[in-house]
Amino acid sequence: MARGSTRPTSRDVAQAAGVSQAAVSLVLGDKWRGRVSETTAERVREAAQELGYRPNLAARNLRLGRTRTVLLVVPALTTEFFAGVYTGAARVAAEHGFGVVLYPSPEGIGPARDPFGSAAAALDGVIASSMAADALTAIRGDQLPLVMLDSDPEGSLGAATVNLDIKDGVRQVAEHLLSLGHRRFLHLAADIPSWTFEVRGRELAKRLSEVPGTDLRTTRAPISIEDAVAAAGSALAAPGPRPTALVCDDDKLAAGAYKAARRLGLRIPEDLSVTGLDDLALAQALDPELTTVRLDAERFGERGMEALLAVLDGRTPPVGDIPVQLVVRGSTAPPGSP
Amino acid sequence: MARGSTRPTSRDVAQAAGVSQAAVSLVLGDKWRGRVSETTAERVREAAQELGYRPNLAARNLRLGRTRTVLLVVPALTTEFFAGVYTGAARVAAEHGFGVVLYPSPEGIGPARDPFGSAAAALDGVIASSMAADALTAIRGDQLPLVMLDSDPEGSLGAATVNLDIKDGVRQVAEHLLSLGHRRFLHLAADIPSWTFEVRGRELAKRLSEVPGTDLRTTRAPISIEDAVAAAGSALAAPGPRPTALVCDDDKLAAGAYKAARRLGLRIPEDLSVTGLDDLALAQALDPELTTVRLDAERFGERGMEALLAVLDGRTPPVGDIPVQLVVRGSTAPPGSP
DNA sequence: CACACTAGGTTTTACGTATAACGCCCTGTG
DNA sequence: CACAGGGCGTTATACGTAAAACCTAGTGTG
Repeated sequence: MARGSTRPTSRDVAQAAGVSQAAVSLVLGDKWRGRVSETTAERVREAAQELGYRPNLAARNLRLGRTRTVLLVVPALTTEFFAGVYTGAARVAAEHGFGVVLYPSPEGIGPARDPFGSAAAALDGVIASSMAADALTAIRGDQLPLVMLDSDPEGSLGAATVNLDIKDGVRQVAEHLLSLGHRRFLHLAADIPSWTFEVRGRELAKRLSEVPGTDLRTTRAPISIEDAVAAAGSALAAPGPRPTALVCDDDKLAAGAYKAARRLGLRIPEDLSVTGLDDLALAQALDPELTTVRLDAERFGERGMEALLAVLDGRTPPVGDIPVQLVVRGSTAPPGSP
Repeated sequence: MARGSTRPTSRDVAQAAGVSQAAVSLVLGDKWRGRVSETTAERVREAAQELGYRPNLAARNLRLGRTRTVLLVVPALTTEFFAGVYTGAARVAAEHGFGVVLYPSPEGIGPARDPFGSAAAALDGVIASSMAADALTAIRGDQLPLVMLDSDPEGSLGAATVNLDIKDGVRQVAEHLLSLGHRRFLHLAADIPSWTFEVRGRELAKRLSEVPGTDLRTTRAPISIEDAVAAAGSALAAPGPRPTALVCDDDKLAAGAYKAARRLGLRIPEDLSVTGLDDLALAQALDPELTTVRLDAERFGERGMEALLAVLDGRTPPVGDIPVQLVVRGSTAPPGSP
């Protein structure tokens, strides 16, 4: 809102072009064929250009009863992963004339602010990561069309879900390590109450339980490098035979594990194989480079947006998980290498 | 928009409570003291609760002519740095009843979409990083109140600016390395046309030019680990005496430099001291841990929002750069250590 | 007792847009 | 020539809210 001079409205444009406000709306809304002559339309467009006219979105949204804006609720902004999700979602949205607004579930921003309070934008729908736990209750309150990312397909109360094939990723990791000969595993689990992490633990345990002679221990840490160092450090220093393979729920945890291993004088991969999950840029910055599971974040975001558009249209959202792929790098080797 | 049954309006609440719509607006807007009796007010609140009433934001925004929403334009989402900026800005905003919407300057999202197109939220103001170059032209177009982050105070056309004291950070780095005895420097510069990076190069060159016998070379790379590996690799392998200190514009570039150094068989810090700038989590994940300059991203965001609120109020924004601090870790040592 | 004043509301209006409903003139046709 | 119909617009209305202007009964005051 510029001080003093208020922004031009469609009425101002109409006056400048010598037509009615309705004509302006028709021309600028591209609905004028057969209703307004080409010359008049051109005059309107020129006047709009001249005045620097921008439609008032609040008025348009009120009139149309929809905003063509959706909210993407993410657990935090610190990961490339959700940056990718946003990028994919925004691309698909743009193709359909929609915009995407980000809502990072606040860690310390305020007292459990809800995304739909007076301050947030008016919305047509929501895409939410199941990790953004604190925002979820607020979301349930409004009955906006909702798509959940990485959420339990069973327990999501009818909301459409879009998932990465995390189970398959974990299976690929397990298969890789088993085939290298590992039998003693440590699982460095993310200490976040979210389906996508619970699945990792369950699936790993399930697969390993099928192989006789395997041992699996678990330790938990919040997803931060520091916490991971502490958790991995004490778990690796625990009495009993040391694990030869460390499966981390996430690349950041793996980075912490590297540090913990260094402090204990353990070499990677000779003394300890480590795997991650995400394939962040970080994975290739580590030494040795991290064997991890690549998640196609952009595809994930695209599918989420496609699902939401389907819901908004009253169509059935597409089904099927998004494939993931193991990327083998230098952090894994047979146990007891030289 | 729930299918079938439309959302309750203030009129529905009024009817349920047996009062007029105006009374509902007064009560829920907290402007009823001396206008509505306590008992009636309570009845209204109950009815609103009962019906699950949520004010229509589009209508409110239209009526009030403002949205209490500001846009934060960031260059990308992949860094913790801007996550911190957002967090700080959102906290201050929330204290004043404002919301913050993120606009990541699109890399591949669409054909130069502008943040103010039909799809974006209606806005009261904008905070923009000078790094988000592609979005800046669009921003100039609208005459929304604007605060620039990390931008040239001279050339910003009267828009308020809020800056980190990057110059001082670079000086601290230079002082640290000089006092360790380094004289041959390589500057790994971010290949981004932004004031905040230009300043780094200028200030480093300026300080070193004051010390006789110093040598400074520069190589450029986009801020990605891979590009940094290539740039640092070829610069370090160039003929002539090898630099003993590598000053990186950014922690990510430093991570790439680590990799390049490893490939060349250079030890850090014995053969090469490396510094970064940002103090990302990455800095402590590297081995050895990275000497870098800590930027207080949250404080930066807070100050940006405070400045914008001042502008919106017609007040003068606060001045003064935000201090930064060198954090010395294991990646720097005197040249030619054992 | 005339009058102002207050408490406790209600009626009305405006915000800027999109669009349904309504002209009006001109031309072609039976 | 009456009249249908297309071309080119205009007028009127509604979206949901906030708040200004208005109303009415009761109370205190001179």
